[in-house]
Amino acid sequence: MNASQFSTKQRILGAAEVLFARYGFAGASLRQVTAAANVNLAAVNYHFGSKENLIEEVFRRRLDDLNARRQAALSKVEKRADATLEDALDAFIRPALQLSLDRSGGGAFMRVLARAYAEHDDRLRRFLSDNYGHVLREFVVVFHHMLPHLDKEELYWRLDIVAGALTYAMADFGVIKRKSGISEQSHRERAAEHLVRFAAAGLRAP
Amino acid sequence: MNASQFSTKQRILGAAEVLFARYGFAGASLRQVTAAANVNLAAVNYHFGSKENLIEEVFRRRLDDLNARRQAALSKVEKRADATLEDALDAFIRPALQLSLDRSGGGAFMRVLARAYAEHDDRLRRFLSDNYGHVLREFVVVFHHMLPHLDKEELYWRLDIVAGALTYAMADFGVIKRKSGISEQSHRERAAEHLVRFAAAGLRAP
DNA sequence: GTCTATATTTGGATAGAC
DNA sequence: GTCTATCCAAATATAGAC
Repeated sequence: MNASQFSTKQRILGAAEVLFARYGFAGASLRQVTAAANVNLAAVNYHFGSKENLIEEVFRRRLDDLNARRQAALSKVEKRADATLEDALDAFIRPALQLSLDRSGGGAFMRVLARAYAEHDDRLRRFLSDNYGHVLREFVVVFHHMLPHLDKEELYWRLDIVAGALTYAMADFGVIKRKSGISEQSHRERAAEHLVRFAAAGLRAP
Repeated sequence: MNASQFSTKQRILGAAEVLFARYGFAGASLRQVTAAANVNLAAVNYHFGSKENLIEEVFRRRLDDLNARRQAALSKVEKRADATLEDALDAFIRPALQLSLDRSGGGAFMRVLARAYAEHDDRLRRFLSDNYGHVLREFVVVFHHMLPHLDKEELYWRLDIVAGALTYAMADFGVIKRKSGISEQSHRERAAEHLVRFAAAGLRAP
């Protein structure tokens, strides 16, 4: 039986994403996941082999896309001679925003990503570094050109702060209570706008 | 039998803090905790009643102190007419830094705190808001005086970003690889210095 | 307060029929 | 590919002796 237009594999990935966001990797059981996906318990091991592999696939599905979008946005910035610092920040932040606004689970994924940072698990970190590392280094080169007053170590520190604030904002950690009249979408859009302004000022500081 | 100078209760709290930081609330079992604390498995339920209560006590032990230090630091800032924005930020950030440098588990606690943000659990959030809320509002008043060009909503957004970056930095989420020659202590101290500079610039932005 | 022993539940994983 | 049934390990919690 099949209660949706999506394949068993996709339904498992979607349900896992939501439940990992809500309860964490250890806190969400495969029984919860398969029940939410409306598939049989044994399907996880059949399609993914283990819970660990399922977790990695949840990341891969989104990160491939996020990386591609960031890289494309950065390429445009690199080709424009008059690009501003805000443009470069936007190339980094907007793809994450778009992903978080994806109707089918993007918001949940940003919370999963934040959990991955909290897990100091080496295997996960290596996996993320393999996926993120390359693109991040390209961003560093561009920021380095735009901020010649910062040496490399100083620049790394500040970009790390930006990444932290971005993760925090997109994962909705904050205490800012979303007003009842405002949708989650526009709430995140505002967060991104504030973040670009704030980060630009922080990066330009002497 | 007692392998340490601390009481059973204190040993459980210390071990729980370290293991919750490393494996999360769901990921660390009471068996791991009691083994690390060198106490009997049944001791947790005897002293705390349940795992949930143990988690809250782990927070309470540190947050009472953190709040008191922040409040004291802020009072000093309020009494000085020439206090700068950096001073106010320092009153917020330095107590967290000091806590994270506490030899007996402070670093682990900052990671536990970061995990609490990742858990969107309502009970935990209410608990943290009860402990943090009051002091945070006092900080908002002071920042509001120092940054009259920001309206209240704008100020809230920016302080939320600062809190996010602080949590992220103190919990060691970042990709910045601590150089082998540098101790965890001076690594965190640098993180705090960078953060104060960055946040001051971000808050002053138009 | 601390221990052993155990009740009870829940978890990940698999075997084997269909 | 999907199902039922089940194995086995690990979890929280408690009962009752000391």
